[in-house]
Amino acid sequence: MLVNIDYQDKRPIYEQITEKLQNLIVKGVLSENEKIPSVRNMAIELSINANTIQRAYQELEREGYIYTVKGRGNFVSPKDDWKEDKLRHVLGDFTKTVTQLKHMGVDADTLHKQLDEIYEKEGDKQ
Amino acid sequence: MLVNIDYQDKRPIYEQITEKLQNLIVKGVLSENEKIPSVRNMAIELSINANTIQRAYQELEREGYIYTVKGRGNFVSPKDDWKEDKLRHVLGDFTKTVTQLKHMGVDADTLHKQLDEIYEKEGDKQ
DNA sequence: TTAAGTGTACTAGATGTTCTAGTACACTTA
DNA sequence: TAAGTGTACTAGAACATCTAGTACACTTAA
Repeated sequence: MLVNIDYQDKRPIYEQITEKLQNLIVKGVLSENEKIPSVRNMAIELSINANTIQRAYQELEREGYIYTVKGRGNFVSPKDDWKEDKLRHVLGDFTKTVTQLKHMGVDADTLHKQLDEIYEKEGDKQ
Repeated sequence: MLVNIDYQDKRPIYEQITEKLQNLIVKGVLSENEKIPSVRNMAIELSINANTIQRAYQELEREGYIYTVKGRGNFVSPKDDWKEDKLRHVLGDFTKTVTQLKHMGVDADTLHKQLDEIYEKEGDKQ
């Protein structure tokens, strides 16, 4: 099972699928030009409607994470197509979060240490 | 105007109001035990329905940011009531973001520098 | 006591989003 | 040609959001 749906999650299903596939692509679990399941197969696998899968795939294509070939299927885009955008986005999140922590009176050293702790954990790198 | 609504924003209005008031409280713009506008006044000020304001205030009370006195109004809670929860939440965001950046191959030094840059900016501290 | 201002709790309805269900068509591959 | 694929529709159910209006209990000040 490539992805799974959390029905406790209040977000729409297509959004969950989009996010989870995006993560798999960013982390390299899905390789460049690798074929992802067809809308029909994925729909059967997750026991949901094919239109919902299609919407998730449309979103992923719009964001540049996959490309579509009519009659053949959907494939993971080369990194160059999405890496820059994604990086800018996540770095924006980083700045926003750190700023908020600063406003709450958290010391810079505390965050430096926390940051190092995360990077020292080898194993889930890349 | 204490808060303003962005109709381009796809999130619900009550959620925008909740978030903006939360920020004002966390940053100390609104002091402990300070009275915030009544549901009716805020509704008139923003030209929206009073029920929508009420929902935002209910959410803020549930999260501990304000407390309600029937017949008198809504007031900002003492810091102790929400600070710990908020801190844990934002630190969780920090960890999640840094982990994602690590997965994308961003160097730890890059983030250390970025972090220092944010903290070096004096002016919007506390 | 009264009036104004306050939070709260309803009902009803409009609107938009999400999701399902079903159908149809064009394309690619074996 | 047949199977598998993406794509584009329509229709409707279910739900969340927001508005509109009403009503009631409470607090405060005149």
